[in-house]
Amino acid sequence: MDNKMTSNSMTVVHGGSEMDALLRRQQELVVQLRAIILPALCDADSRSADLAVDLFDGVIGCITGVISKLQSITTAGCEPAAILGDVISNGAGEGQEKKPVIRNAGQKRRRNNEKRSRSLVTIVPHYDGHHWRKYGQKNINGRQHARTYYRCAYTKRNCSATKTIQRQDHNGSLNCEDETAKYIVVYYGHHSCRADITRNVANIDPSVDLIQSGKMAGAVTDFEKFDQQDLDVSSLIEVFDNPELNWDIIC
DNA sequence: CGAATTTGACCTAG
DNA sequence: CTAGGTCAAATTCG
Repeated sequence: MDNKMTSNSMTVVHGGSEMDALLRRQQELVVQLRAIILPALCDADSRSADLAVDLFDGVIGCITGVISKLQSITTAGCEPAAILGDVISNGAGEGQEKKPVIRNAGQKRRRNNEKRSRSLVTIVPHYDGHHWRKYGQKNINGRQHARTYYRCAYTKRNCSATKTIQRQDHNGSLNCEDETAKYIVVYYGHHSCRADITRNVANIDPSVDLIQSGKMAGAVTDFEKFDQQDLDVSSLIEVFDNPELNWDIIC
């Protein structure tokens, strides 16, 4: 009886981690597909670009949700989910049933996790269809790389979306990390600016609004300085086509 | 010269 | 008290 239970949970765990790997691969591919498509769309039709951002966000959100569910299943069975803990999560996931946070409006405070929308791992952390402005950088305990804090550049439009980018630590002493560096991007809040952008985009230089120039990459700090040329499709395809390059599972 | 980034100080949750 | 998130003055960039 116990054996049956054990083998069942093992099946769940193993299947779960495989599925998780596939889902994350899928998520990463979608992210990168977005990075390819959005710049092109911005040139051609910014309304479509805006819609595409929505759609991509939706797809990524769905994948994240599934990963999260999967994670909770595997957590029940074994530990591996803990490995994912700080990598992939969403607002409902992560088992963060902490006490409700009492807040004083308008004051600086630690971010409320309930605001977290989703996180993902990508090698193109800046190309997500939004214009971000860096507002801080912090060395995080036990991390090899500083975490950088961005908020939507359209704060004047009451957009409160923020994100953090943390370059993933490199365990061990492998080199060649620069080309395959991954970043953990965590998004908080929602873009309330998008409607405005859509409405006004015809009057605004698209290079200001969406991905378009190196500037869109916004605050590029210790990350590679992405230029438009750097995001050239062929090089991204190279990345896709190289199975050994970067698609190893985080855990 | 205006916009964006850097960076140290400040604030708060735990 | 510590760690993480934000502010804001100073600096850099286009």
